[in-house]
Amino acid sequence: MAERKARADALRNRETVLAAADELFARSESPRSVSMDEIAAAAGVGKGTLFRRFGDRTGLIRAVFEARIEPLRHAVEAGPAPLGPSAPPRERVPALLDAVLCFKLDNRHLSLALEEAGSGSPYQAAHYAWWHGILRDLLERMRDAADGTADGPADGTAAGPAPESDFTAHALLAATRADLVEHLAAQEGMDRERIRAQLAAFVGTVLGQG
Amino acid sequence: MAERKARADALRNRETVLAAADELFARSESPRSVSMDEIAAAAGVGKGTLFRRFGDRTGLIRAVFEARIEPLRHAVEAGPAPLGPSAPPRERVPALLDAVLCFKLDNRHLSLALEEAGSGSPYQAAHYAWWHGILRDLLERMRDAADGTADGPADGTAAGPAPESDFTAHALLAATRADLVEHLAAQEGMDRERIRAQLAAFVGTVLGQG
DNA sequence: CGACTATACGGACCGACGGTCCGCTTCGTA
DNA sequence: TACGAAGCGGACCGTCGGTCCGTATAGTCG
Repeated sequence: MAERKARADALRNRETVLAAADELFARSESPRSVSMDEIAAAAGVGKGTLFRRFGDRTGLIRAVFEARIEPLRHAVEAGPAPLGPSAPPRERVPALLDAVLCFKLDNRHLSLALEEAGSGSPYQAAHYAWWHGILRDLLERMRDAADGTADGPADGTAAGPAPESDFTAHALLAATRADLVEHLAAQEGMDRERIRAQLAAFVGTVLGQG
Repeated sequence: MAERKARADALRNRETVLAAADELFARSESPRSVSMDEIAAAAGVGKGTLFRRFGDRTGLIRAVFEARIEPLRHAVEAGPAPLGPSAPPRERVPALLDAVLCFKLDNRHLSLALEEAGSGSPYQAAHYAWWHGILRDLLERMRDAADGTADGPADGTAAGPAPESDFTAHALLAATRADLVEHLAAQEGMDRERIRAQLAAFVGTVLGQG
């Protein structure tokens, strides 16, 4: 089961490649314009090495992304309020969405690359399911808290996965999509704080009377 | 100025190609799997003809899309309520979003193809700006109506383009993105009416206390 | 310390795709 | 009927993601 310990040079190469790719995506106009050959050349390794370590282009992008988002992920899973699990939902949801937005603002091209990687849809990426799950649960808990025990269909305890929270979570995340963020920042020329304020206001409206 | 009249066979070919492309996109698993060669072959024309008529892949997809969406566009621009201009904003906004959603449900692969065409972002497509403009104006009118004349910054009449309505329009449209719709329908297995109901509820929440 | 093996490396190579080019055909007109 | 322009088709090209295999090296064992 335990993977045979990796060779030292392989590990070093892995890091080199991740750094080179990160750099290239950050510099590039569009993520599509960054080819695997370029990344290999920039990292000073052969193309075969890239595909051996990461499987395919999507795998490489995902790896770079994971490395970048790790701190945020940790803050959400085990950090303090308002991002961490200890925060009350009403306060945590806006904080999470703001964090997602800020991450995409700080890593525009990388986020763009990830969302258009794979078979075309960001909804297949594991990290999307993760965000969505957290958000959905929080919304669900808010809804439960809101209506004492009344309202819903006959079944008291949640047998179904509560369709409304599911969709709302998708819709809120859709408002932070990388290409939308890129459009607002680049085409409409909105600055960072303006975008954050707009998103916060929107989230407030949606949660207002959940 | 007037373009020299087009040749009859060229017109016929144009229609043949549009029909073939439409068909192929509808049948395909993913729009990426439909190549220009395939479309040319299916239409019984040479590849050169495709590029001559439509410029590039994006141009072709756009043309197919325009042909499909024309009726809806017309209904919005000159039709009766609730889609047409005569409908009051509070009623027209949900109707428009539902219409967009239904269109994407009925033309999933084509919509998908369009949104991932171009330089990667749907926000550069002309039709997006069109939808967004209509929506933003409606939201703006609702906001103006809501607060008598109070609230906002010093300037009475709208000098700036009202940032809040602009973002809200983007966010609402984001909830109808083709890949999200595809995900809900294909991965989560939601049926058409369920999706429509969810979107309607979400829109209701957002407009609820604009 | 030297030999041996699993692991990793690199870059030539491949098939597919979007897009171009140019000689040939066909339409529409005089 | 003859002629020029508009249109056509498919061979051709450059690029890209991905594969393959002969070579080099890290780590281990005697």
